[in-house]
Order: sequence, then C-alpha cells, then structure tokens
Amino acid sequence: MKSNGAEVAHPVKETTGFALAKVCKAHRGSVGGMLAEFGLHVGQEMVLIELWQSDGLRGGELAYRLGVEPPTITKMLRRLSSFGLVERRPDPADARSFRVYLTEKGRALEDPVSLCWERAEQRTFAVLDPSERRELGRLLTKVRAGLGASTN
Amino acid sequence: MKSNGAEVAHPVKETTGFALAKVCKAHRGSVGGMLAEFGLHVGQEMVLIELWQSDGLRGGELAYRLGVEPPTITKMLRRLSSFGLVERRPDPADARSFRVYLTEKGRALEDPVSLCWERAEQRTFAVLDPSERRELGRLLTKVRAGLGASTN
DNA sequence: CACATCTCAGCATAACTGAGATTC
DNA sequence: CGAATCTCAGTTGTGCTGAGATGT
Repeated sequence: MKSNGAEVAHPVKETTGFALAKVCKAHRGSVGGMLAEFGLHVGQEMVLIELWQSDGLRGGELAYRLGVEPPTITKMLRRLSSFGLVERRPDPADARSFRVYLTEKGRALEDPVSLCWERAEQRTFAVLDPSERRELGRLLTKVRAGLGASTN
Repeated sequence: MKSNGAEVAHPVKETTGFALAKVCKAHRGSVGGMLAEFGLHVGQEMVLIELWQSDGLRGGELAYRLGVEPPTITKMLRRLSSFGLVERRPDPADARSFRVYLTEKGRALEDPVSLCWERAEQRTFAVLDPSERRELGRLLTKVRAGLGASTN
C-alpha cells in the first residue's frame, strides 16, 4: 500500500477505461492491417464510412462527425482525393462551403472495407460468447449515446 | 437495400467495434484534456503507467507492453526524459540494453494522473448504472485477456 | 559469427492553434 | 459589418521501415 492513502484505490491499469484503450488499440490494429491492402491508413476509412451513409456532406459536417477540427479534414480530404476516392464540389447553396462526394472507386470500397471491419470484429471479440457480445455492443452503444453530440 | 446482397448486413456504423472506437476516442479526449495541465500528451502517460507498476523496465520490454516498435519508444523516452520525468541508465547485466527509471518528478505524477483517469472514467461511463459499469469492465477485461500477449 | 538491442534517418499521418481569405 | 466556412502555415506527437552500431 502506498502511504498517502488517497488516490491509489484504483490503479489506472485496472480501470475500465484502460481495458477500453487496449481493446480499442487491438481492434484498430486489426482493421489497420487489413486496410493496408487497399492503400488506406486506419482513420482514413472513417471519412468513407460517413460518406457511404450520407454522400455529399459538407466539410464542416464531416469534421463535426469525426470529432476533429476543420483543418484536419482539409488535409485528409486532400489525401483521399489524391487517391481518387472522393471528390470535392462547390456547394451550390453556399459558396463558402464545399461538398464531398464519393467517386466510383470510393464507393467500390464499401464492401471490402466493411468486410475488414467485420473480420476485426470477429477477431477482437472472439473470446466472448454471443450473449456477451450483444451485451457489450449494447453497453458501448449506450455509453456512446450518452456522450453528447460531439462524438458522433 | 443494396443490390449485391452480400456484405451489407452489418453497416460498419452499427458494429460493436465502431461504438468501441467512438467511446475510446471520447475517453482519450477526456484524459488528454486533463493531462495537458501537466504538459503531457495523451499516450505519453502510458509509459508512466507501466513504470509506476514496474520501475526499471528495459526499453524493449516497454515497447512490447505498449504494443509499439522500439524506435517509437526511443523517441517517447527522449521527450519524457527531456521533461525530467524518466531517466535512462545502463542495464548492468546487458550493455546493449538500458533501463528506464522514474524520477521524483515522474513519480509525483502518479496521483494526479490517476485522478485524471478516474475523472475520465466517471465522465465517459456516466450514463451507465453501477451494475452496467461492472459488466462493461468485466467484458472488456475478458476481451483484453483473450487478445494474446502482444496487447498488454 | 549469428543474433539481440537499441538508435538514427526518413517518411507518412493525425491533429492542433492561429492567421487569413472569402462569402453569407 | 459581424459571423461562418474553409485553407494555409507551422508545430508537435505517433508510429512505421530500413539501415546501422554495438554488445552477447
């Protein structure tokens, strides 16, 4: 026991957050390894995931959904569009904005990338039985919903 | 419905892994914001957390525990030691290696940083009732234990 | 000598802040 | 004109690979 008797009840390594971080790292590593086959870095697919669901988002909306600042999106889109996965077009309704659209090539990645995620899911949660998996999914979804809108 | 009828049963955004990623991002953001008060970036505290538990680790062991390659540790330690938080000393038993020790200043961060994690934990999982929190912790710990040793 | 341990150089990416440019 | 939207420049940190240096 530490002598100051205050904060040491919960060593960080035993927190739920710590396990969360480690599991997340493993999951991202798993996804990332598979995405490399498509020339994507982990994180870049998050833009595509949003667009598969809602093509034609504004840049700012994309930043908001990914929980990053606008300049970060500017750079990510530059890369993705240099790969030919997305395209930027002016927003007809507001000349300050632009809209992001998937190209054919970007759309074609939906199934293979979804499959990467599916496989990562299987690997990462392999140790859980089906009811535990459902429960984990339910709890994480509930936590996410309770986070406030900035973390869509 | 998509017409090719194969992979689209599980949109990525509805996977457990996706919720995991979002929750983890929120947690890291919460920890990171608080760590900034101590001049630490999120991620750097992971080294300290290992050392609080086992001071005097070898560089390679630290890389292994953090799940990164050795050059990454080299750089992280350079920064942490420039902040005066850790110290490198030669390993008496093997001159190729070195050992990493906390300084007084590094040791002094244990309580405040643990408190950051504790607060992030409270915030992130605020929406869960106590039994749900315990269950989430149990499931994540089980998943982590099932991942294989490379993700300590 | 083969192997292990670590560092260095170089690269790519993420992500921020602060400072504009442009448009509403 | 004030506010919103985005870009640019600059900074910091992560993390990798490949190529050594050094020691077991």
